[in-house]
Amino acid sequence: MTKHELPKAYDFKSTEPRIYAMWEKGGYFKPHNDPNKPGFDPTVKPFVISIPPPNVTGELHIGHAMFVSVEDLMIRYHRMKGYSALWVPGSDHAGIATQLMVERDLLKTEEVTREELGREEFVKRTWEWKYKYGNIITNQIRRLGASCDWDRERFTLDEGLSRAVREAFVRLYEKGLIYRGPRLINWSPGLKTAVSDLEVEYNEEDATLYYFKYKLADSDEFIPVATIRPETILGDTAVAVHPEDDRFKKFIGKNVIVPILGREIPVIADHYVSREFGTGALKVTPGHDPNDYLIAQRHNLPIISMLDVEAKVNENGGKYKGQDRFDARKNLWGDMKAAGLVIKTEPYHTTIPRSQRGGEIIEPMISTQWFVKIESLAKAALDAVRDGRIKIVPERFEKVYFNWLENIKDWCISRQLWWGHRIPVWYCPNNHMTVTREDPAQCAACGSKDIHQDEDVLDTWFSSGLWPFSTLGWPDETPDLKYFYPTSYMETGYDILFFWVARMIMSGLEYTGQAPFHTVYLHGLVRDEMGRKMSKTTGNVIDPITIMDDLGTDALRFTLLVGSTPGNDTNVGVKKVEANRNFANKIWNAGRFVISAIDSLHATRNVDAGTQADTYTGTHGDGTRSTQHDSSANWTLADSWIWARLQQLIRDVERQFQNFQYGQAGQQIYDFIWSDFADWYVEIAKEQMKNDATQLSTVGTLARVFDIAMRLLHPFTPFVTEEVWGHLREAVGQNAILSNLAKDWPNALIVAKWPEPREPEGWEEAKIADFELIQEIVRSIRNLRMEKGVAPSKKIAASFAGGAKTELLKDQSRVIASLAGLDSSLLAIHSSLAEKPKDAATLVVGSVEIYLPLAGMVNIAEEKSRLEKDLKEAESHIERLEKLLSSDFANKAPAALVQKERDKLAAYKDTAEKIKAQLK
RNA sequence: GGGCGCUUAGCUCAGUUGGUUAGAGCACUUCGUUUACACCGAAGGGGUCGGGGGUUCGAGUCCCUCAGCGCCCACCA
Repeated sequence: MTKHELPKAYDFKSTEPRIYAMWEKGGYFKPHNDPNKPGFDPTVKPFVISIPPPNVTGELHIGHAMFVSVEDLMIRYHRMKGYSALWVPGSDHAGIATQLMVERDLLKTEEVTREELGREEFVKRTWEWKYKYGNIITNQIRRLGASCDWDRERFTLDEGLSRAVREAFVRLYEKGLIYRGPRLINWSPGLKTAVSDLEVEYNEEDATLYYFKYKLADSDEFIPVATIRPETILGDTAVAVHPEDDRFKKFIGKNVIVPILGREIPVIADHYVSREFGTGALKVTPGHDPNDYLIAQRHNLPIISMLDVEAKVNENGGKYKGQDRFDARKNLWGDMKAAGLVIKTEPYHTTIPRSQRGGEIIEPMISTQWFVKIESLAKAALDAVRDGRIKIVPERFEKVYFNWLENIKDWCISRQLWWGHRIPVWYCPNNHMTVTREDPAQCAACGSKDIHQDEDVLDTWFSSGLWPFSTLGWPDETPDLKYFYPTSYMETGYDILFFWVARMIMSGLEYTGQAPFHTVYLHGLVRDEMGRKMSKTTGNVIDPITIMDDLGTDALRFTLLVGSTPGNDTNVGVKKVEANRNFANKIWNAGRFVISAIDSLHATRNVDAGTQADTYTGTHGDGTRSTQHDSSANWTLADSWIWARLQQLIRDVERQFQNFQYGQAGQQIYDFIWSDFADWYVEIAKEQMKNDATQLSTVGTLARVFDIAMRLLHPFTPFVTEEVWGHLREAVGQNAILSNLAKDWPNALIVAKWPEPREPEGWEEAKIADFELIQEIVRSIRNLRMEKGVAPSKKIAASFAGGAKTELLKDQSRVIASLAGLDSSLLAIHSSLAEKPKDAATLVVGSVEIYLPLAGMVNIAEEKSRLEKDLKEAESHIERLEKLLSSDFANKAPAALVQKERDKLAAYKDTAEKIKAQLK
């Protein structure tokens, strides 16, 4: 028989890669019920999560660690529960981000621009980049313990997914839900592409408000106008005033002269203009302002674009042509000043639109782009959440979701980029458009062979919107799609609720007729320990890789999972992770103790064979009990208590999981393992194991409770639990007496059965209450010893006396005695009833009196004042409870609750009486 | 301008249908190196749950209101 020698400290560094390789090699990440394999059972329930695909060129940050932790927990839990669990991994081509990265790299290493390289070559280089670096992020996700089915890994630009994108586009086009045309869109001059409304961020910034004169064409009068962007004067096509504004009424219908350019434009009346705001008159630049664009449509004004794709002034800007927008602003203003058209400038605080990507100021521009008519899609997506087909956790985000979809505008899906899904539209010289699923050889309308494809690519989110079903084979009716779709949970950060989640819902409903998932779980953002957003410039980034190197993956995962609440941001500091590294070590050592207990059991029994039952049949492998607690005469109070607590824990954890309260669940498991199991049960077990009568049941209980605790904890901290459980399994399996216990245990914890909650058995509550009394007694004895400064090594006898509860102590005297022997803060305790010894300190806990002969240390006066203090406390409780029980509480509160308070009152009264007797 | 969140121990945070004397980690004080663990154990100190009002037998929890902080959405030059 091999003894199990395990190192004192948990070595996560060597364990984690080994365990992950074992899982992957063992095929545990694959759904156990696979529709592509023989023996498939369609009645087995699947549980499916599509990973939020990280950017293929990205590197792991704490946000990834967060979603991987949560999703892996969800997957592992359902896998253990018997679902055919599938977590589909993959990555996103991330159009703009990737293109920028490759562009920057090319410029640095080869000093060549993307334009110089040409489209075809650039795309080729980007693919090379993808092959070279694309697995960095997925390997980092592996390090987090992600139990994804890597054989099903997908990439948004894969052939299959590209086909899905194409199918989706063509379908929408055929339904008339996609159109192309010139519209005012958000233009990013640096990236030289259109971006969607969502990709524009509005920041409060300091700016300047420029006041100037719009001179009348036929008089010397002028209309004062203010603007933040004077250069847009070059594109003005009207000046608008409020129709009832007495100051400007007289000018309506007349013309004013555009400064410097000298064009004449009309003065129009529109209710949009606010009389109170600014000068009360508004310059109208329909080509570069969304409001002005609407005004222009109402008044049939011409629309002038005065900027090119790089936001330089174009030919419509007269002498300013070729100047950058900000240079033009300065120069034009200077010229206007010289011409006496300037009134004043003043500092102004306003919202400036900036590109989410590049950070530069977005310019509204007229441009021909592709759009999705969103109204019908949005309506369907709204309904799916309204009628409960999709539930959002936490619920408050449903309101946010509704609000966004109710006010949504058509989605600009074309981007002037090279890296992405090219728009599947071909043009011929006759201006026909051919939109087909397969690349056409000729124009569908006129047959012209002289066709060329649209230069633009699709918004990245167009393809990621298809992710839940495109990754399963859509548009083909694959076995995967049939079985695994719709998926189960969509877990992601609330920051991409609109970008991604809403679009997946719209797409899923539109293309598959089904909601792509039934639950949306949103986690919060991870911030630093001071609640600040992590950013490279602030230097407060917590790198998950470093954390995993230093403290282990389990510690990181547990930190992210516990102490955070759905939808709320969470602050993470290294201190917290350290605490959880300690927890991993605690688990390891508790496991070591259990294993050594098992090994020692074997050794002892061999010597003493025959005097005891030599097999242990206390339980089934999944933690269900085959024998009644009470029939096992050898069970001590502590055994019963820890078992009852465990059952309680299983019930609580199950409830928390159903309510998505993962943090709470984790916290409770932590408390159980550390406080109940390690601090109390293990310490008691040490003593119980010395006794032949209790050794077997104690070791059995240690093994069973620890086994189940590891199962509960596994979704949180998969590595350490897998590792230590593996050792446990081996130890139990090799043990002649206990091996029966592990006969149903699988080869790895990852696929072990989840402990199912059972209805509380009648005895549980009472045993817990009894043990809590013992704990209280022990604590007060320890407390007294501390107070008296009794050396921890000094053993003292104790006697107990008291009322009905004393029976408990009599029965469980061995528990007390056991504590006495080994606990440094406790002492030898004789549990026999006794008269109060001379020169003893007295404690009253509940109805129990405890005498501690502390010869020489007991000071009568001190003793008296301590007892008086205790009495005072008891009396204050009595007063409070009597008041409570004489109030309406007694009539209106639930009977059980009232009874509980009555019991408490009785106990305090008893305590008070006992103390009074002592004081006499 | 709308909407949402947060405000609980020195710090970072839990606290799910309202129900004991409000919890954890870290930090702090005292004691301890007992053969699972010093990445440890024991005993402590520390909170009028942001302010005010209300509903209720009972409020950290529900309602109203005020204040501070943060976030999201929104076309006021």
